[in-house]
Amino acid sequence: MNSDVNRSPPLGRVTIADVAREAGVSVPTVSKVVNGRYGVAPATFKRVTEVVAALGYETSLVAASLRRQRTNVIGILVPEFESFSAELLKGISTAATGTGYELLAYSALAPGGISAGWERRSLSRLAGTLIDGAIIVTPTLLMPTTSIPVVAIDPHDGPGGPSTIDSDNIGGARVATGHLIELGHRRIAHIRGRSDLASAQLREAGYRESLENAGIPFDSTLVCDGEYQAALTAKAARELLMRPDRPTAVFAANDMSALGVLDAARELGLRVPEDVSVIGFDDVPEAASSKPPLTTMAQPLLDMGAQALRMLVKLLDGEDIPNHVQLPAELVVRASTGPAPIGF
Amino acid sequence: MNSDVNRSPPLGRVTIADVAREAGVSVPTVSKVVNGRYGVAPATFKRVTEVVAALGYETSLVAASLRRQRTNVIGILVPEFESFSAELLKGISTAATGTGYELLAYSALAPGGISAGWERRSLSRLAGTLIDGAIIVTPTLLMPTTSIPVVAIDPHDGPGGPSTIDSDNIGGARVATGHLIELGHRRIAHIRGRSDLASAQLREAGYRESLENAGIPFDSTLVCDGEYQAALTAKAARELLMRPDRPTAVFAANDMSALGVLDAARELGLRVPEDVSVIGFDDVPEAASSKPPLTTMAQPLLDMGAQALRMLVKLLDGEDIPNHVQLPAELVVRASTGPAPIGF
DNA sequence: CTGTTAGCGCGTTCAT
DNA sequence: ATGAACGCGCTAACAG
Repeated sequence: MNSDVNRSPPLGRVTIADVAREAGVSVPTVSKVVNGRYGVAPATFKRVTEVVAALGYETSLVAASLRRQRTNVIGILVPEFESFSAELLKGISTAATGTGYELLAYSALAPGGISAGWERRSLSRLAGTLIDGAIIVTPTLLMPTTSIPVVAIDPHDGPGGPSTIDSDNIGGARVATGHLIELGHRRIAHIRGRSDLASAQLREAGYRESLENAGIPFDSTLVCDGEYQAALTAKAARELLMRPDRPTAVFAANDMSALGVLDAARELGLRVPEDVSVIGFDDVPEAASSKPPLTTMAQPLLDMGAQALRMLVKLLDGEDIPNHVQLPAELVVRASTGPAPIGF
Repeated sequence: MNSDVNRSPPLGRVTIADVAREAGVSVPTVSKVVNGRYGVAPATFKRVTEVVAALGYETSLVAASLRRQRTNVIGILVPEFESFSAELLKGISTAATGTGYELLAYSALAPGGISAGWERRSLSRLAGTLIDGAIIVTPTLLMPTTSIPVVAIDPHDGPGGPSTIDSDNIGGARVATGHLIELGHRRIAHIRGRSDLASAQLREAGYRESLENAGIPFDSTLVCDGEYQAALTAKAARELLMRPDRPTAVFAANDMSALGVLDAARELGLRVPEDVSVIGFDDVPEAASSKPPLTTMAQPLLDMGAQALRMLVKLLDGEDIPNHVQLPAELVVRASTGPAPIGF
């Protein structure tokens, strides 16, 4: 079935065949010109180049990647685009300019929330053909072997997987809790993060250690789950703050949950930090513009993204990279923490 | 899983052929099972499903998209991932959850900065096969016809193109300039944005109108180019602020350039807002955490992204959508603007 | 119900 | 220097 009838040029996408026909040469010749290969007469080269420009032709990533082994595209796999991954993306983008790699950020956005194994499915869908390597943000699965080079940011952890980047979660949590203790707080609650992430477990561990070091007995009723999300946290925090023996301070596992605590406090008419102190983790941009501005443990998110990209590029170049890179977390004191109220 | 005795996956990616071989069926049968089509015997279905799970197979987006007409993937084309596009991305992501569409954000990251026509090339690379529709951020080209549905955010403008979304740039600029005038400023400089974008031109127009309405003569020496970038702006602003007859206020075309002005002022030992007032545009997250926090015209970036996505989905469903949607820009007064210094 | 055939758009040997 | 033939992984149409 030769349905290759001449169609008017700009109806659909311009394919390599359109260029070939227009330039009066064969398809492979166009391919050679486009890919800068030798073996094309200067005159032909010029004519084809002109037609390419005139028609605005660009090789289809899909078709090319299917045939070729290398695409020069780096994939960034995220569960969704929110503040945390967006910051990483900025850092990645900055570090990627000039490397010759293109960036493809992908989110499968499962309807019923983030489903287990999303990273494996996403990787399978893109790897091998579309992307040369991937940066995976908050993977929850152990992926001992992957078909392409991978660097993970803030992963579930575990040995034998890809190289990982995170910040000093346990140390940061100690500092955060210590900050509250120094302010005189004794009843300090903790909103836990996503249980499938090492960062959440380490932050809880740091919280408990810090309590213990200060001789404050651990009270399990002061710990609840926020899953790193503002809405979920607000609900849990409301109950916590309505108790007669409510905590005077809350260490939220990340900024989004800290913002949730702020919401809950506002609803209940509690003043921050006069009635309750709140500290978060991440230093996402929103932390600076909340009311009051959030005291938090800053993770160098831009740096983490940039380093991840550099590591992945090295990996793609066949160089060795460290198995694990940890960046520091720093206390940023804003206005959501203050001295413990007297009488508590 | 039951049998973790995975026979080592064929080195690379697991393909449909691997599954077929392992399950003892033909490739199309696997395809049918994977895509949930009818016409497969229960026993076969079960066996294939098991092999798929054991091998961790997932259909390649690339191969499937090449053959299929619809991929259920929406592309978001950006020149680079920075604060502005990142905010839009968050809004898009939120609006996309539950729609059944996956998100693919793409940045070609041209080495020598953003090159003209990037959006056309990017679209050509992805459209037709990989993505069903696209949201293009700050396109500078007129694209009267595209092969797939497109919605543009903050475009170069021009009739006949795709549906566009922006905020009230000219009105916002009037308000911004008016804010400075009300504070008593008369020598007000303007840092222009990217000349290839309508938003930049409209903001300059609003600035000039506002000046004229207040009876302040336009002084072309008070206008310089910042290209929406902090570094470029800082350089230009330094010269501006070193002049003996320096302006007492600066309206920067966006927040990034406003931050550049802040940098320049700091370098020169000028206090903001005591010596110079600075106002930006966008209300990017960074604006709230600068020193001093930036007064700016807030664009509803999350909303703009969300609306763009909803419009694109309607377009993909064959519904009609407005040709142009404009959202309001609102003055957010922080700490970078104050009364004009006396004696100027 | 299952397997066979035929491409999708492109890049790559080989022949000319 | 150029073109014909083939294959990448997958799926739509049909044949069996």
